[in-house]
Amino acid sequence: MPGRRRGGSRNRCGRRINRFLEPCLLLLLHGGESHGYELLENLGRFGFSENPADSSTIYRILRSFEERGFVTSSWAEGDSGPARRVYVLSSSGDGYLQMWVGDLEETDRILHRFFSEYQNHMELHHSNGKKTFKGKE
Amino acid sequence: MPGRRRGGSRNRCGRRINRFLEPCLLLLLHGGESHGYELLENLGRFGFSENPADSSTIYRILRSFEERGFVTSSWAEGDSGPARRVYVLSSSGDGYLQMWVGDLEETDRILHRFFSEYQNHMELHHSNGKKTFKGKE
DNA sequence: TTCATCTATATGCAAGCTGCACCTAGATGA
DNA sequence: TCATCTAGGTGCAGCTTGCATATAGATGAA
Repeated sequence: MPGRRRGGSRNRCGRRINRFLEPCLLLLLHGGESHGYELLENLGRFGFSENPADSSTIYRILRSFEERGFVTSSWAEGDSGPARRVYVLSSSGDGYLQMWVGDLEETDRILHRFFSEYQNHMELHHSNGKKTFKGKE
Repeated sequence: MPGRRRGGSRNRCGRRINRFLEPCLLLLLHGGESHGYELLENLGRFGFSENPADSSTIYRILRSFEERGFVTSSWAEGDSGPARRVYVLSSSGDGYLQMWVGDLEETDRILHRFFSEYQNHMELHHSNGKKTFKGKE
């Protein structure tokens, strides 16, 4: 299937949690100030090694963090290379991280509710002589 | 915050797994033929009671399932009310459900990898005399 | 010096998902 | 007759995301 067009969630059949990069970046920033390019590299910790994150998404999220008051930024010269925009998490951003953690825990509950329904269903399905289970009638 | 505009993921700070309704509908259909309106009601099992699913999304997904060969449909008269479009899962659709299950398991791993990073970080953070942990330097 | 490459940040665009508003229409009962 | 319920559907717009591309300083090799 060539010509994958553009945009969308072309990868796999649709995994991924909405805006999952946000909590990952917040957690990295909770560990200390950093800039976009460095954050991009450190995302590997969260399993973004295979299927890495797109840099444009990261830079956009960081700017939106700043607009919403979750971080402050300033330009800084590094030991080498071009100047970097360095981000520092604010206490408001810390609160936003806490919110995200609670949110992901809820996502986890939803996920496990699905697994539980799935396993429960499959057990009934198999103990009913295959393919005939309807759950009604 | 009034004037919530339209569209988007206005609820909470962004929970939700992309296209999560798909595996839920597939699992329900694996339990036997059904129609949109009935599926909508049965989604409560997956935690869609509070924050219920939108019917338009469901009908659209069902049509897309048919386009992709995961279900077949036919009109049927019920005991009461208007005619219904009844969907039956195909073996291809069953395979798609299996794919989704594997995919959600991967999502679960990613999620727990985050929780693990979070807890690990917070332990270090607290044992380092608060606010000074940088994870580097 | 020139040029490729790396580091670093950023914008434009289009595809895809989703919820809200709205529409159609048969069935049902007051 | 008319409101309401059941059932299915469309249009639209907001939002997220990945790809392509642009910019520009730093670095090192030819």
